[in-house]
Amino acid sequence: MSRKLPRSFYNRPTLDVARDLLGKTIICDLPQGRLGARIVEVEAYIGEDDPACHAAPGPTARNQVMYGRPGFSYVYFIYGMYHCFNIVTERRGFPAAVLLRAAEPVEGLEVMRQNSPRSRTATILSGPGKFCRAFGLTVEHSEVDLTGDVIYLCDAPAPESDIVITRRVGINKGVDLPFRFFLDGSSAVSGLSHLRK
DNA sequence: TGAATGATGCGCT
DNA sequence: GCGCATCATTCAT
Repeated sequence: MSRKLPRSFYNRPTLDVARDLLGKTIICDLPQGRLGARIVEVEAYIGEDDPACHAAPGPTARNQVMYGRPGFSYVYFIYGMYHCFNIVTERRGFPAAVLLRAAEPVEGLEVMRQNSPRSRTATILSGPGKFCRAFGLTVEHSEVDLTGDVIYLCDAPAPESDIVITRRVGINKGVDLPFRFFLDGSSAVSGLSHLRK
């Protein structure tokens, strides 16, 4: 097994963390089973000055995790039926996080299929809501220490030449910021076709 | 291949 | 009450 990412990995500028998360493996040891996936698409949300960031209104009950220590999960409920999984970055007191948007199944595909019976394998993790659904992640998995043993990330290489940067998907504010990163060539990448490359 | 739409609950003004 | 870091389905080209 490769090395678990330490706190110092997350305690860096969010754009650096986002880019470096590509190719890494996320592992969830849940009651349902052990699930693993290779991250292929992420988005950065950085500070109160980023209009699309949940911290834009300042500290609230909902976004307080983002103000906490780096290397913790931030999971929220959206559109009445989906969840989104984020990784908190940067020093305590500065609210920022990276949204996991898409991944490729590595381990526990049977469980993922049970959770997402209508999805095809190639695209079962291709979207932030689909990733959480297939992994069974909910707000109960928010504020989990990602340097622990339940949800954590492992080091893995990603070809630098495959990294593509675009605008973020599915937002109406801060649309011009180039804060989305994905691995070219992965069929799991989500998003509209004109932002695929 | 792409645009439009409904589902559905919660946080915040 | 409005809008939302979504997705699957429907309908049009």
